[in-house]
Amino acid sequence: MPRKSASKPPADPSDSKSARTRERILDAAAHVLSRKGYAGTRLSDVAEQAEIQAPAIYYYFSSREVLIEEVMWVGVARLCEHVAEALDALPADTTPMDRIDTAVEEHLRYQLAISDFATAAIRNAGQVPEDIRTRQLAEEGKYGDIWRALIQDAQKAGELRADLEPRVARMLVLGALNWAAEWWNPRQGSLDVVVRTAKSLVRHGLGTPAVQEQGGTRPSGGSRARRTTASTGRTT
Amino acid sequence: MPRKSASKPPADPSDSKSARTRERILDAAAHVLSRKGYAGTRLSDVAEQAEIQAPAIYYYFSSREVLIEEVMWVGVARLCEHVAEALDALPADTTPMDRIDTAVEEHLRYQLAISDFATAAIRNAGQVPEDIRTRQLAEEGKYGDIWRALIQDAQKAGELRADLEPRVARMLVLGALNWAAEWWNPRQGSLDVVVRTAKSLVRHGLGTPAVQEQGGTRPSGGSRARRTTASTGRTT
DNA sequence: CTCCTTGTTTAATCTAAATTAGACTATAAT
DNA sequence: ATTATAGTCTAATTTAGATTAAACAAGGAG
Repeated sequence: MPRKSASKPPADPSDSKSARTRERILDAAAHVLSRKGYAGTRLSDVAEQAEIQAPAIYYYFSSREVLIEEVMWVGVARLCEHVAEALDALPADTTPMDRIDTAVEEHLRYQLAISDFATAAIRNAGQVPEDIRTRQLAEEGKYGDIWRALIQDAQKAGELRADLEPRVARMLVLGALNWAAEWWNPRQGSLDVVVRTAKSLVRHGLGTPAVQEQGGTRPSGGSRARRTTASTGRTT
Repeated sequence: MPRKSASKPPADPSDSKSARTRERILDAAAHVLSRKGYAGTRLSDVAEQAEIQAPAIYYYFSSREVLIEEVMWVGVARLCEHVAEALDALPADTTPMDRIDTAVEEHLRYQLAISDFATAAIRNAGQVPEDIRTRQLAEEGKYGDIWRALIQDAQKAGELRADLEPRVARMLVLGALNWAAEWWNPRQGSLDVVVRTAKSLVRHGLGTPAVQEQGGTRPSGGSRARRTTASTGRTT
């Protein structure tokens, strides 16, 4: 493994040829994993995609499993981070339902257009062996917390229809988004249409009729908004 | 392989020891495949579940792939059949949105509580190798047609919100349902709650506000209902 | 110029499964 | 009884990949 290199060339933090090759392998693995699935991901494919020979992977990762696990971890972590940042960037008085809108949009865009890592993590969550899965659950839990809070805030604000079981509603919505990776293909329909339809579906699916006026990307300010930075309590 | 057996014991259609063993293997394969995924499905596991030795499988199926493909095919075909029958059983004047409600309920119940085959087919649709996948698409297309028709009928009846792209809305709804297999566990929440929440989410997510009154399982008769046995035209 | 370290390669191993061979058992028709 | 056939088993055989071994290139340090 790349040592602390007490006396070598770049000797710097994150760049260096070494770091870049490692990234290349990780990217390649995400690419392959997101398409071929856990089972179908051969190290030789990853190597080809990364333009190296398969054994070189072992210079950076101790095993196939470790490599795949890192890809999956990165996938959820980044998605989580991406959505969290988008939510933080919203004005403080944004309505809970508008916040959900934003989460829907960012989740879809990040997963479908930006990151193979997110797709890899999502599509293989259920295919991976026990041990990896267990550790994944922790990270996925963090992402789930974001959504739990979103839903709970909507509920507190009276924007969530009463006949919905919050936990189930949350999982169904996430399912609709996650499954998009299974069918969406850039060549047969624009991402914008997917995002627009998903936002509408979710807003009307979750919200009380009163909350269903809304316009463009910028949420309509004012009204009976609520803040809530991140309610931690489990909703169910 | 089991011949036409021109002179053997039961000599009957579908029963016979042979037929039953074959079923047992198929069931076992569905069981394993629905849990472990395409990659994780070892013939030795299937054999164990079916209480035979692995090589015996080859007496009935020419290869692992053929076995798995049959499981997947049966999965979609039966789900399709199940939902179609439920829809056919509805009174002729059932509202399009009520028909969708029924489809949501039957899809979920069949997938989650009744058939490992359906779960196997759905969860592995994207993991399976190219050739199997291609053939699967045909069968999945038939199921998609049912939903295409459901949505289209709702649209014609003016029950579908206008800002939804029908094809995308359909896939998002199916995604929400399909993904349920990834998270639902009988021990942590009743299926009834899942069904109820899903129906509400879908009805309000897809429907115009006017269509959103509705009661129990028996659809409310009358109103501006429409029939439509099965509009074949592609919606998009 | 020679040596050491970091990356990387090619040429083995090793192993888990799938698949095949060939033997074995039960049953029923002759 | 004898034998043919369906159905199943145990003992190989094969193969695709993961993993390891060992050699090799580049570049700075002495």
